[in-house]
Amino acid sequence: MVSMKDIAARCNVSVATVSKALNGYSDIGKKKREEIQAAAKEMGYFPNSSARALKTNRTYDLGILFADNLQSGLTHDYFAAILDSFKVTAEMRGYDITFTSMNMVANRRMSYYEHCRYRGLDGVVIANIDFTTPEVLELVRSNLPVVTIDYLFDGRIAIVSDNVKGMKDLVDYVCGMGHTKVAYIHGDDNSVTRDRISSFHRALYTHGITVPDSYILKSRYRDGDTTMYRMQELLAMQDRPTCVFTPDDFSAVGAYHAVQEAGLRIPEDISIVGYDGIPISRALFPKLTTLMQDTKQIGRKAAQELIALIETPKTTLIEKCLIEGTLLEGASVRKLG
Amino acid sequence: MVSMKDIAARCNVSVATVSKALNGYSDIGKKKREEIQAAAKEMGYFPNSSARALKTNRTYDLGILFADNLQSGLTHDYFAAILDSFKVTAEMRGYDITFTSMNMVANRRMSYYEHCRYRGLDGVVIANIDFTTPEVLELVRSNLPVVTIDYLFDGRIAIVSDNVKGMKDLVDYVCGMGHTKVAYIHGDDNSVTRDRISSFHRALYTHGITVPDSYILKSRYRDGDTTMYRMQELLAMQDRPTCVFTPDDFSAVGAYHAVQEAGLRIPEDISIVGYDGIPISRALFPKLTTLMQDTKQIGRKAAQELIALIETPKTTLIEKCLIEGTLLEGASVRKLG
DNA sequence: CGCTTCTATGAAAACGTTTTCGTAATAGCA
DNA sequence: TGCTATTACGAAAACGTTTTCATAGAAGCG
Repeated sequence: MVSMKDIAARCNVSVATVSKALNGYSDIGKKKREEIQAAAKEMGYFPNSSARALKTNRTYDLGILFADNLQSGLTHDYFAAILDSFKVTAEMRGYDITFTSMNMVANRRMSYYEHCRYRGLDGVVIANIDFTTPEVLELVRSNLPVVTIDYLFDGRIAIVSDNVKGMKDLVDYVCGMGHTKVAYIHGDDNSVTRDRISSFHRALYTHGITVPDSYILKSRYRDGDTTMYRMQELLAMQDRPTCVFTPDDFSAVGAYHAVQEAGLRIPEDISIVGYDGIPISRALFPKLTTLMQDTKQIGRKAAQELIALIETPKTTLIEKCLIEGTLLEGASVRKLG
Repeated sequence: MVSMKDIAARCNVSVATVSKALNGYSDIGKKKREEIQAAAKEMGYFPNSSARALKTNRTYDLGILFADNLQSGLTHDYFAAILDSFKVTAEMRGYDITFTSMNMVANRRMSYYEHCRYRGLDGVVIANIDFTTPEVLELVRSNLPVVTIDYLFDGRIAIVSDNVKGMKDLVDYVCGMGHTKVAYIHGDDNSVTRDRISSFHRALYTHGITVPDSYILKSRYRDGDTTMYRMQELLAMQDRPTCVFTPDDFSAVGAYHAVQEAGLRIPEDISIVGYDGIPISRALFPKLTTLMQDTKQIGRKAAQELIALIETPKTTLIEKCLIEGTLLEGASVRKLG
């Protein structure tokens, strides 16, 4: 590999001069600078990020911490879309992206934090993971620039999808269609779920509706089977709801199954809404009415904030950035009355 | 950050000794080695990958080259699943994963190859991209270890899903269900598509069936709308097929739409098969009969081969690794006769 | 005991940069 | 012309490792 030393030799200058010329310092004469740049291009020179990182303590490499168990991280439509957007933005700003894992190095398992230090990552974004594990806490409490997605830590920037507003929009829509008997099969207990549940209750309350406890059922995110069972329980009730909220679009498929297997129709016999607005919601029959989270914006904002934190820490506000979604109307909610 | 120098000072030894002790060299006394290791742990020492890479020319970092336009790479279920599996395997072997893009560095756009050199990547896997662009060719012709997925280059290891066998299995199944009038709406022209089309014809031929040209239509992968239009054309034919092959599971959704909007039923009025075996195929009503590609195996094999190429180049065969899929039976193909 | 052979350790160079500081040459100015 | 200020460049140290080679001392051996 051709290094600055080679260019220096070829141009009869010092490596220092080459470095400055290539990095556009002002104290190199125009003529010499251009000569050096031409030589660099001609010789196929390319900088070495390791050497540069060693000297500057900056890698221009960002870590992404996703659940690293199969079938959870990359194949999760919502987070995959966020990651995609994050990647696009980061790359435009000149940053690369490396997965942060708990790899082996030097014969022992690294923690996430150690891994970030090892690779000299400039910052890390955390998403879709159990935020309460010691390893995640270690990372969050470290002095590394961190941005979290859909989870709040004190003193850390968080990008969160506005679940309160989203759920309110969904409820408003459903109530607007005349529904008063509304059930919610919700996902695993976490802050996102809690936001959605409270917003669900509050929004219905403003429409003068109180939901009986029996209408609130627990399933799990992206778990079609469990959601199907919960749906079957709802269908079996003597006073069954006219509209059912599901944890997310993917598990809504389970609800669809339950309805169809019971010989009923959507939305004629029962209405269903989802959450996420991922492609599968457009593929279902009838199309699912759902709330589309703005994954593009979430990913972009996460990258922007993280880079701001790295490049201009003094002027970067530590705050929670709420990203609103939009209602995606399908044909899964019947107009009543 | 605590470095080897600090440990050396603390233990009254040289950095060389520390390095050897920590890397398990045999020429350091047991007592001293343990003392140094203990000190390292106590002081919170962690190696610096940049310094190590600078010295050894090895980064233990693998590049993945995916289509970097939004909505194509990470959000593509098939490739996301492969990537997920690749990542798991690579991490178990101690490698990290970095996206290879055409970032800006030193005020100019890097090619993929330059990017790999810049980061000192040990190898790179290429998938889901236009393999004919100059930038990809530059990378493939370089001396970097490369593994491609679903595409063949001379002198390079390729992991390819067995589309010939897969399509044959699908055809055999469909013929076994008594179908003789079979159409194929296929995807964009590339080697995968060509394999599938020839295998489609050949397999039908062995069942004594020749397919009229009018039954072969061109759509695009993951394009539900175009596939829907093609399906409508097929439905409008006076002598229409009894079974239709679609480009992939995702675009099959378009075919489902066309059928339903025509007031017809699947599979009673027309049968449909997909390709991929991604989650959406299980969500459709009726469940889609499709061929599930073994993404887990493809990703794992890609990582294994790439690492073998890096670590033991002499003994690694350059070959095409065919990975078979399995037929996933749904209820979208009607039993005839 | 004198010789060789290990064993355990360290000195130093090297990897490819960046950056500070010093200095020679030139320019500006009275 | 003599002075200072500016410009243009280079020497050298440093970043944190790895690795080669040298060497002091211990051990083996007759």
